[in-house]
Amino acid sequence: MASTTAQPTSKRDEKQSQAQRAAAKLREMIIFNQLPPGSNHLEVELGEMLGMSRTPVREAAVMLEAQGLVELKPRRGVRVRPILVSDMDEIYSILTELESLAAYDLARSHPPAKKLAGLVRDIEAMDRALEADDRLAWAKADENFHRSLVELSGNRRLIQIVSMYSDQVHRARLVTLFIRPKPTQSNADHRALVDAIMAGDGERAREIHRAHRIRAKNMLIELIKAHGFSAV
Amino acid sequence: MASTTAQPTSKRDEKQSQAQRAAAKLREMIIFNQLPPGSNHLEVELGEMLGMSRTPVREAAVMLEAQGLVELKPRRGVRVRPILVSDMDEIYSILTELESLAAYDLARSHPPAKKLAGLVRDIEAMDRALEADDRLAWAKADENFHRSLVELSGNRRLIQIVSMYSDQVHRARLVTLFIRPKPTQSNADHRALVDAIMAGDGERAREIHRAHRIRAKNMLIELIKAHGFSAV
DNA sequence: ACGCGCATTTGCGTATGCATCGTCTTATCC
DNA sequence: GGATAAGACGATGCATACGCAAATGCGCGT
Repeated sequence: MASTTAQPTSKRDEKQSQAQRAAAKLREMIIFNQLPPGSNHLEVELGEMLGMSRTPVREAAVMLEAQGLVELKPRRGVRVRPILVSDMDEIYSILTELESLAAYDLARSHPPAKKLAGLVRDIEAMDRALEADDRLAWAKADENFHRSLVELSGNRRLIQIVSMYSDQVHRARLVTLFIRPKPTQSNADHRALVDAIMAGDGERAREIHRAHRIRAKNMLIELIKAHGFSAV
Repeated sequence: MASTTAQPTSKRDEKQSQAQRAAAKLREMIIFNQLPPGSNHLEVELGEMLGMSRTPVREAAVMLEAQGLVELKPRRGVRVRPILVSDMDEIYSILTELESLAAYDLARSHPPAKKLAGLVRDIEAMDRALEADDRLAWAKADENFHRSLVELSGNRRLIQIVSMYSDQVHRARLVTLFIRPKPTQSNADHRALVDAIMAGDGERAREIHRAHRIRAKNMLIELIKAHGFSAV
């Protein structure tokens, strides 16, 4: 049998445990839709796929279950959790509040313009992407913007939960990206938000972002419903 | 050696896995301060204590790590995470927003008075506890009130995160319960909140609860600082 | 006496074996 | 023919085994 360390495991695996590598790989495959929602996977199969035994796979599965990406059904394998419309409702409600909190805190901290340079760059990237009608580029910049916003708040737990829930709805965003209307309003919102933050106006930043998120949420949910997706 | 099922494991263990039992037991010991913050515990020791092998203990540890109660330090055992003042700041900021969201959603759903009966009972219990100066009873009712509020929102994920963070600060509440001023303002807040919810006024409910939480947060943090606790 | 390096110890990460429990299939009975 | 029960198969949950790597302690050298 292949000993633990004998296998170069394809590429350089840095210095993390098998379990962490498994979790990272599985997460990636789930949020990029390579393990389809609703699918079941036996621990041994996943282990073979990842070139390891059941133990680290199982540990990874437990972690991903805590993050809400999968559920462990005894004797049915690891099931990739589908996201229902009701789930999106829950998640976006929460993300709305948490990101708005980040915006508020960030504004109240009166950050130097330098700290916000990344946000501004993301907005510019979105502008360019919109002009070129490059939705993938827009999505990437938008994702960056939202992530940076939360990271700039400095609240570690906020960063963690937001990224957890962002993962959960990632697939849904992939699906809607190309059927949604051109996100022009979005950019106006983003600029207004950065303005409010620069002005140190926490309340305004919060309200702008909340409105932004609520609009996006309603749009996405209507879109999903209209296209008859019940789960993604 | 004792076979897996031979031991009645002290009491009726219903029908859950060893790992779940371990997680539940460890969680309880942590939040009630029986495993002191900062303490390290080897997996084997915990296993012996719980009457099981390392495997389910480890699985439980992974779950509790995801919930932020412990951290797995290689070769140092499972470490119970202390809560610093900065952690309380983070957590209470998040709880404030999430509970306020719950209040908002609940109000907007125009619940029948019947659904709110539990909240009212909790308030009355707090009143009685205040009169009798029974802080433990007050804390219990207060905890109930806040939990019910979130549960009534119906947002599953909201319930989950809030309870996760409530666990993390549970120890701190135990510590401050007896050194804080008598929580008289609290009850006025609670009543005003229920009023707003009954009136279906989401915005008002949110703002009342937010203000309530922010006051409580500042009080607790000042208290902790004043008493020179740096961690609990 | 103090510091550095090596050897030993020890705890974890992973693999593997086993028994249990659930599921699916098949055969029998109504 | 359909439904139900019994049995076989199979995956999990857990215990145990093993090897590596970090931490500790001791000895030696200065």
